[in-house]
Amino acid sequence: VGTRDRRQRGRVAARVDHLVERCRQAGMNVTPQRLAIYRALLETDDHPSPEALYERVRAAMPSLSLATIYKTLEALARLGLVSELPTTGKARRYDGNVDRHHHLVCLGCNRVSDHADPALDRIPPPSRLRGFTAQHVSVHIHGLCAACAGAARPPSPPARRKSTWPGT
Amino acid sequence: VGTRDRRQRGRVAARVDHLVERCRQAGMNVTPQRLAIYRALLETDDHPSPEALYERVRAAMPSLSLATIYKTLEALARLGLVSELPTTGKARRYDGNVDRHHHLVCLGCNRVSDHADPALDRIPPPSRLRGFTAQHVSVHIHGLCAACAGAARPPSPPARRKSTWPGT
DNA sequence: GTAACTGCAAAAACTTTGCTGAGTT
DNA sequence: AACTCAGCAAAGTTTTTGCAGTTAC
Repeated sequence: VGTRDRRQRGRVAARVDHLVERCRQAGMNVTPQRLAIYRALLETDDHPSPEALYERVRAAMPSLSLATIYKTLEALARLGLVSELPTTGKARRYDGNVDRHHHLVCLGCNRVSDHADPALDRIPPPSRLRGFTAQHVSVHIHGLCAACAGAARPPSPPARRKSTWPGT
Repeated sequence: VGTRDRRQRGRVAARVDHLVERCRQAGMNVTPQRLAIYRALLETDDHPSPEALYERVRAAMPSLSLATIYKTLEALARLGLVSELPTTGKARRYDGNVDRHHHLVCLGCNRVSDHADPALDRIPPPSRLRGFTAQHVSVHIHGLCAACAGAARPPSPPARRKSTWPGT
């Protein structure tokens, strides 16, 4: 077991503890479903759709229902533990990481991946926003991922996919 | 009629001419529906969902069908004349303005408005993106719009609205 | 014990598709 | 005249809702 895994495990555990605490504060029950769903979201780097998350968590908890995924994600988002990504296309995508917040958006396949970048973190929220109160800034970088850039141009068919997504 | 309106009309006309040209190039027919839908999108500042656009255009063209809206928006997007905004929530939102590309995202009501900001335009696309080819950068500023900031905290009910949106 | 929650099934909301008659070039 | 397209209706996908039994506290 490497150092990195150990660190990852600690991070997940800490966040799960935090979830427990926030649930208690909010008068919400701590259920196995909530723990499993949150943990699954923390353990992955991609940004699963509700459907994709359902498939994953269901592997370990076969009785889980899709409706619970929806309800849970909404609850977690309300607690501020999870964020719903702005996406193009029809399915929602969730991110368990509330800190890092820049994204690489591939125009070829529509996938979104996280991008940590201290330089971008330093962009100051603009003032003079006509009444809008800025809280936090996130940068979207649009372009082509390695796979799509490699593929032929005209840019590979804009990925009108069905159902579950392969990756991020 | 003010100077500003005159300018606006000129801009719309120029873009509509451009649409005609691009349609011809692409072997696509120039239909009244396409003109009306594109014009409606250019004439508004909000980012209408297909449904909202349908309501608006239908006022002048009652025979219009919602399926045509979907097909037309997809066609316009393919021509690069219109862009689909990354949104949170379930309905798509379109923007007839392909240039300006920063957004104010209200965490209270989920509305997204355009934000022109030369300072943000100057942010250089980062290099070192592990194979990702950056084409263009857009900044999302998350916070509270004037209405939601005014309303009580805990931040006004996360706006799980039905159907058509009032504004941007 | 009580309040909150899950799973289910049905419904609602949103989007796509195939077809036919009509419009554009 | 050939080709493309709009409108329609039906189907497909994603999300929400109501409820009955179960679980967390």
